[in-house]
Amino acid sequence: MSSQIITRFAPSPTGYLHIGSARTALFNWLYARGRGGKFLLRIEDTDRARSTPEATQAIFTGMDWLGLDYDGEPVTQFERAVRHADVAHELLAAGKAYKCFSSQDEIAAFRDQARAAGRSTLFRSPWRDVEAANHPQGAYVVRIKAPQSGKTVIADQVQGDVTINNDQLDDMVLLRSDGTPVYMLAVVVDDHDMGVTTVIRGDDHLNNAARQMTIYHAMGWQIPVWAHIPLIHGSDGKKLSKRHGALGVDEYHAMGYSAAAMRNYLARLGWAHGNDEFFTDAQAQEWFGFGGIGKSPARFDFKKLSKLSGQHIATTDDAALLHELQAFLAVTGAPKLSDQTAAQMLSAMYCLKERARDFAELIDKAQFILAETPITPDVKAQSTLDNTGISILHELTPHLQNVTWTRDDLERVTSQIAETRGIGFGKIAAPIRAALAGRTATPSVFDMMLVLGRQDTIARLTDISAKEITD
RNA sequence: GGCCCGUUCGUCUAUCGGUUAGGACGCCAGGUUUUCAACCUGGAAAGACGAGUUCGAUUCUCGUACGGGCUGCCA
Repeated sequence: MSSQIITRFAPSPTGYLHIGSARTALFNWLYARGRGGKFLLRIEDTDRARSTPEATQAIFTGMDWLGLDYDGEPVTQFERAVRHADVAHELLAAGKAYKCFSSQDEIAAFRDQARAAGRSTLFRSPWRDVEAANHPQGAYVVRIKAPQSGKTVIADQVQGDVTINNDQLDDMVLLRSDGTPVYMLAVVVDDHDMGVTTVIRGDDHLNNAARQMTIYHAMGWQIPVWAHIPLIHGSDGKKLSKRHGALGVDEYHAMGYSAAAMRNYLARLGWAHGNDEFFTDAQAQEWFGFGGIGKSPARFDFKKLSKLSGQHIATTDDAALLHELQAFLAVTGAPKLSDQTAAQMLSAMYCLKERARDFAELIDKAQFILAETPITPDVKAQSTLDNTGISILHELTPHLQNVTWTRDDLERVTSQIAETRGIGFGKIAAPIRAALAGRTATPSVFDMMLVLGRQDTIARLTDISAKEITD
């Protein structure tokens, strides 16, 4: 028997990978990876009506983007339905579960009455202790016999010991009247069969844990370590929904955030390690533990995500950034970079990455590489190309023919013009910027010159100054 | 309705009975500057409320308020 930690992420395919689910996945991943354990993936698709191959694919795609790698092949819960049903039948045979012939209509009517009268809506099946000889023909569900007195204590790693009076527990359904297993049974069986030692999941399952314990006890299985983490809320403190912005992780990818930053931000949302804010995966894995998990729901803050994204982009190596940039372009449907453009992007990355918070911004700052020539200045850039601006370009161009193409020499040549004219360097840079990029917000003019090279730089300057003359 | 959980600056959080209640994002002011960004310095900004325990409560207990969850033949 090994003491290896085994965690799992068990999303249901609902169309996209929810950002809150992604954080749950991250926590499980961090916990397992930081302890040399295994991290498994299980698709909870027992609800056939809501499960589609596309939705399942969206989970894989999201996990892949976030870099949350899992061990082995993903388990599909639906494929294990026979095993789940076997367990239910085993409990039935052992007298720990029973056939309930109450119809859904009967139960619904009971609940309506109970609610109206202000009583508990907990349904007590009249069939719990009826002998088989007295069973009618017809459809039935299989219900577990839950304890009706005493207390159940959930030893939760985040919430502490949570005590539930057993009179709150219902005899939950294990098998539907068509014989298919329900989720509550499937999770328990799968977690047990997969050897899951530690379950980190949303605290919407906290109450369910008490009910699931009934199954564990009935089967004589060991209960996993549970950690129920608070949900993520929208900026108004309400449950995160569409009106708060993006729900699916694919949307965050399309917005251009760095995947490393997503991991960093999501980890920090509801978990803390002292005052550490910016950290690597290795650090997160080393530091992550139950002690640092908060008990209250956290609100999603795009501003902070942005900041972290910028920091991660600035500290990621250039080649990796080019890769991530190309993946970003692919999800947004933008055309692929040509080999030449990609090479220029790579050579410019050192200056692009320290001024971009996300890949959309990075592309924007790289406009001088991507724009078609001849450059067409926008309105603001055009305003720097007055007579003075044009004359600066005229004066500079010949110098660029002979100067060695290094930053020092380019700076020297350009500064000389500023000096002789007795104006600030900014006045010189503005028209150059306009000519090279056609806009006013760009990397340093010297960075652009170095990336573009002598030929292209001079061509752009002459394009502009020539055009102005003919106007 | 019943049961369960939560509540520190606007936001994410540190604190594990004794602190001028710390950090980060954002915001404001200043600096640097070649535009944008980045960066540097400074500033405003918090213990939901009410009791109790204690020499001493943000921290422990109870109540109230507010928020969230569960209460399905959904997951």
